[in-house]
Amino acid sequence: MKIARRIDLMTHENLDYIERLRAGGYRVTPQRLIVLDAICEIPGHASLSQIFARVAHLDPSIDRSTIYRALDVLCAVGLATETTIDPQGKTYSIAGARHHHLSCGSCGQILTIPDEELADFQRRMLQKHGFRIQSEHLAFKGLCRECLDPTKG
Amino acid sequence: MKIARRIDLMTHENLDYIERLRAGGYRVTPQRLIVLDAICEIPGHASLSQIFARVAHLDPSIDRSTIYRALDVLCAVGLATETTIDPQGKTYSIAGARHHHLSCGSCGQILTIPDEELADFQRRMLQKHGFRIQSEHLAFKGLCRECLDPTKG
DNA sequence: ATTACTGCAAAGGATTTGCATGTGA
DNA sequence: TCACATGCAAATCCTTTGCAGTAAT
Repeated sequence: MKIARRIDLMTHENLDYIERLRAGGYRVTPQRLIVLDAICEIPGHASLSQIFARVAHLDPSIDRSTIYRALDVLCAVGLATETTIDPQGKTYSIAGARHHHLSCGSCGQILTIPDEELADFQRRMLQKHGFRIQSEHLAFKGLCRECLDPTKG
Repeated sequence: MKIARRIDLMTHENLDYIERLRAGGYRVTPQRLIVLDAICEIPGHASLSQIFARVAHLDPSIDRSTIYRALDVLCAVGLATETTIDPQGKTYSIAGARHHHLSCGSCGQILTIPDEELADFQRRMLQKHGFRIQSEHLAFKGLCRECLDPTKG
């Protein structure tokens, strides 16, 4: 591994990503680091197209299939999270920033709520069903304040 | 419409499905009723493959594209619900039976919980954010009791 | 009689896979 | 070295679309 790309400037909060990969029995390759870098820099949930675009910026020779495989590996070692909420395809994001979304079906607005607001519910599921919720990003659909209020558009 | 298929024996709880379709400006076709019948009989969330199999049982000439279009119409008039939680594709179910799932990422077991268990959370979101959650079927991923317990496989 | 709906076939987009080559450990 | 990872191309799977014939109203 002898690249001198922008990857060298990366400053991830989780600096143990190399150890994580090795611990999982995976090799540390520039492609995997570049993909990790990409989802770090894309705010929120990243589609494959977005990731591909950003990856291509650093190294245009990286293939889509490599990105898919890299994402599988990153998810396997817990560095990334895969989400299936968008009908257009899977989305990916950095693990660790647990948060959730309230998505308005009328105006499309998306509110972000911290994981703490789900804490009571998660505690209850653990007590009542012995189930530990691990979802990193949940999306709740519904109507926002403005769309619920009949006095507004 | 002159079929004498099993559709005639249908006993949906929502007997107003014909009115619903007409009210939406849609025509009442045997294909649409057969698709509605199919998702009524499939417990939980139905994949297109499942729906297709059941529909073919009643009328093998119905095309997949017709099923997709019928599902769009049924969702549009509020008789069915589309869900995007399965990476394999969209799933569909009869509207009205609000419930949610706890899906174990280790053993694959799926627990079903009634909507009431989310009531507190939904109430809080309404109070705090003015947001009314309408999701019909939520899926929470995590670990079930057996997989959390180290004394078992 | 209109006009929407269906079946068929083909296209489109996302994701996966086989394989020869390249490379991290 | 040598097993694992990559790039390329082709294949798969899910879903959508165009169109001419068919059926609901």
